[in-house]
Amino acid sequence: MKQRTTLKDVAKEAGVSVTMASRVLGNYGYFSEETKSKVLKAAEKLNYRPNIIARGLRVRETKAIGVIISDVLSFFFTTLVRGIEDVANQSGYSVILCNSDEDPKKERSYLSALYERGVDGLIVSPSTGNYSYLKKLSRGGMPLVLVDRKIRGLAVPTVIVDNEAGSYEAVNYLISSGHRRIGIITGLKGVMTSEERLAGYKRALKENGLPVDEKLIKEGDYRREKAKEAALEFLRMKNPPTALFVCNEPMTSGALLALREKKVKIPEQMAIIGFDDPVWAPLTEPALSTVSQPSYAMGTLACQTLLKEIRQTGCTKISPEDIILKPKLIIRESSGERP
Amino acid sequence: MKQRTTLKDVAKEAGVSVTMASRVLGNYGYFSEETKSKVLKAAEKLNYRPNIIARGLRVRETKAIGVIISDVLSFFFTTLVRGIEDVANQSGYSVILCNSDEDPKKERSYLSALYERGVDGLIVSPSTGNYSYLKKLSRGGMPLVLVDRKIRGLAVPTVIVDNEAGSYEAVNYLISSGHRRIGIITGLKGVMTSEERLAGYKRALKENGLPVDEKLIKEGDYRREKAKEAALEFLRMKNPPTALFVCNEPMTSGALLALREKKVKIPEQMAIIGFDDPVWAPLTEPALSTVSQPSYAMGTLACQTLLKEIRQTGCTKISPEDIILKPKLIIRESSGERP
DNA sequence: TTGTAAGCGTTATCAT
DNA sequence: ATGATAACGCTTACAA
Repeated sequence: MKQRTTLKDVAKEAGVSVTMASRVLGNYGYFSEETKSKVLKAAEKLNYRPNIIARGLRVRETKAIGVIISDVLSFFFTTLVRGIEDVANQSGYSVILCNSDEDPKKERSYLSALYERGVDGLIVSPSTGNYSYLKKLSRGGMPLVLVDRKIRGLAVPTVIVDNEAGSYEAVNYLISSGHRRIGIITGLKGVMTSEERLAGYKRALKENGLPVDEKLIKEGDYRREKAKEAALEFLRMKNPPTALFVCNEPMTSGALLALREKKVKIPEQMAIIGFDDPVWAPLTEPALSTVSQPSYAMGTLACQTLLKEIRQTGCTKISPEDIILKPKLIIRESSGERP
Repeated sequence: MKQRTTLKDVAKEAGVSVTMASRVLGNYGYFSEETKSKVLKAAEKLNYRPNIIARGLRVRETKAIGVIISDVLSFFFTTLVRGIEDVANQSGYSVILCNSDEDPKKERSYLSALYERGVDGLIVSPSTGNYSYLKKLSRGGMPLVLVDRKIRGLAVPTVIVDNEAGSYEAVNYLISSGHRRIGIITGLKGVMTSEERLAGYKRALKENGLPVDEKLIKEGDYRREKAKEAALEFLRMKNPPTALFVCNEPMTSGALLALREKKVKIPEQMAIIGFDDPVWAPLTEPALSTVSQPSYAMGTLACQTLLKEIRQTGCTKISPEDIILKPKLIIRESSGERP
């Protein structure tokens, strides 16, 4: 790349020292009106743009934050990322985005890369497996905010949703609509949200005096394919469930695909509620009932929290509190009518 | 943030000079086996990680690329971005993502920010209005690849799809199914893809001897809301079209929402084909026919091309060729059956 | 008010 | 094979 204009060039053009040029452009310290105008004119003329990398080296900040999520392709994370970026960019921070695909190795390598890049902070939706490295980073002073998923024993601000409650509400709705055999396709094993959503399912059953039938619990991995398989398996059962609760959006699309393939009538033969409320939920036939997470708000909150953390580094930290948002059950048509 | 371990620390620990430590860790130049093992041991012990910002200052590269698109929230760009990131990260580059929202001011400010950040290259899906600045950047030596949208007079590699052909094929299909009045909701005015998709629509009409009726052309802005309005307007016409061609995914969801609200039977009362093939296309009722763009491949290609450009900087450049991919018409149910 | 010089963490040059 | 030393572009004591 062609030689950029540097402060030195500006200083020379203006006939002042590099220091003075820096002062004027950075607008700090003392300088005369005359110097100011000379420097500004020179900067303008040479089309000077500061090199924030060089500045960063000096002041030890990069004005960049790293974001690690499992996959931008899923609606929840896309929206979350958009929220993060909007806040970050408004405050002059750039966002470096990484997809871990739930792979701890990939996640680990991104964490290292972001650390080497000297990001000022990190927003992570942790997969399973790098807890100790995350702890090390955090203790080492790296501002860190977790989002969507909490890590026990890691005292950093965490923005989550009350998964258990969301799940409970959905399943409870199905039960109150008369369903007695409700299947669930769970998320990736070992991930907090999966466990919580499953827990809400179980609690709803129990509180309504229904048995927890292990055959009605199929393990998914938060991806579409496996969920489609799981749905097909449900359909092959001699005594299939009459309703399905699916724990995230990609899996819900998989389940819907399976039902459609098998020409299962929704909600008559199979009612369904999915976690996450993508734009397309009102467009399926029948329109999909969902548990909606405030994903954009989660992004903005996470980023605001991170920026606070970054400003606070060095200060004595108050022990961080989790920010827990409420998901919302949105009843459309796929869940069937209440009798 | 706590003091990071630097090369100096490693050198001291190993009892060698900083230079030697750098040589071993960077694996260049000469060093003895003994030095090597001492340095490696020290680095390991102190948990040394290079500071790529500092390195970047010295070698004038940041191993980061900037990506500016209009909005990650739309399926096409989400997938494109995923393609870019996969390639970039495999090659050790980080991706800085920015959403311009089709706003030239925002785009401009991101371009500046990325330049100041010293990114090694840029992948841009340009909105309208910063052509001259982009040209300046490119002429100034910034490796640049355009994606999805071409800029006339800017000779940089561009990865696009044959929009005109995709559009032509879709509209032609509708005509051959017996439709004579076909409405179109176009994209944002001034954007290349909008014009090309409209051109394909017009050509299909003309080649089939049908008139181009301006009342059947409604201007959208690539967003959902305005497209929904446009669809409603179509429905209010005394002589509404019998088929609709909608020029991107968010707008298609808007149109579908409108049709559903008004309980319009698809495809009987209104056939519809949308540009872009999101995951949810097979899930609507009836399943949505679409023009599918290879968005992931566009992302990987764009990034591969950019990396090539980056490696070539300085060399005499061969004049770049556009990479033009073919969109694919996917017929499902919403387009109606051929008679 | 202004300028000199040191330093941020690397790598490249040049002696040794 | 090794190590001073300078340089990358910027900020910031400190001195003038």
